[in-house]
Amino acid sequence: MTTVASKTYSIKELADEFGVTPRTLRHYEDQGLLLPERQGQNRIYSGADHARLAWILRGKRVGFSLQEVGEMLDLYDVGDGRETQRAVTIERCRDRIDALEAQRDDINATIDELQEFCELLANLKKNRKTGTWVRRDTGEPLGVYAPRKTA
Amino acid sequence: MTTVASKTYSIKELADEFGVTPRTLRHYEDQGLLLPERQGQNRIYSGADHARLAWILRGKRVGFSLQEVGEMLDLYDVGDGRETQRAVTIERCRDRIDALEAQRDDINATIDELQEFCELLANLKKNRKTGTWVRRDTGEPLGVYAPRKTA
DNA sequence: TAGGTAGTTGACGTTAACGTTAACGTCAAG
DNA sequence: CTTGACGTTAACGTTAACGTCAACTACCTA
Repeated sequence: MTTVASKTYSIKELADEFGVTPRTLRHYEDQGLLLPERQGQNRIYSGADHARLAWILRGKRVGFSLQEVGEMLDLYDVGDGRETQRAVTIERCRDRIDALEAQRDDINATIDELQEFCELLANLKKNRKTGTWVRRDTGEPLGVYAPRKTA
Repeated sequence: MTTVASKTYSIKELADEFGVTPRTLRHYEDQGLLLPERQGQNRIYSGADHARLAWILRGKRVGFSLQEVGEMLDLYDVGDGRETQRAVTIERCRDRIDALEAQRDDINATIDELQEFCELLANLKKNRKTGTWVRRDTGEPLGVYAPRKTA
């Protein structure tokens, strides 16, 4: 039986691959989100760390704080495996899913509104007489939100 | 022709309705996101302000900074209406949409993963012999990400 | 006339998520 | 043997998005 030396990374390798700085990885470690092994002083990241980092960054992209990401990662820690603990984990997991679905709805709504506005803009033309902008189809004037007085 | 006195709000009314503090609304004003009228010293928010605030808060929920929200709101300002300006606006609008769609993909991926894990958890049972947790269906042991050493 | 409630403008405090700088160790290349 | 790229820790700096005073005004109301 040979030991499979699975891929490992230096701090810069991992940072570069994900487009972040080493400082960021150390920060995530301070926050308890990563815990790479050490070779003397040096951090040495495993494939699991690689996966965790992907999770963390995606969590950030969808708007979670590092703390929240940590809590989500903790969900995967069923270490002790007590029944009650497992039930709680399941519940919190479902809560997270609900929150994410709500957020997705927000995103969809925003997309829709931007899209609508985008089409309206593309459809716009200038009225020869008044010099104002009107819709090419209906001739309606433009008016979505009150423009900000650019004081 | 009668003037339609459309609905207006005091700072506290508007804040309460959206579950934020008056301070927050003043802050948004400082950042140029809102510009309510005044009755003497007092701010008086219009229906348009109400709509803008809804936009702002949804933008925040989907992870935009106030500055980004401001830029998006600016898109609706086609005041001068120059052709080039309009084209730029359309393009930036589309960029935003693309970014939002990418974010939605992230969210979906996260939801899927959580859901899968949630089901796995619900499906889990303890192995009588080893005392460890295994899947009720396949008998596979649990192992998603390396658990964090709770130092 | 003294409260109480709502508003105002500063201005300083706080938290999160890093950036930045300092001061130092390590190892391979020229 | 020194330069350069990489690593380390420790600690202070920065930005965003408000929170939290303080000090003041205005208007009811008991």
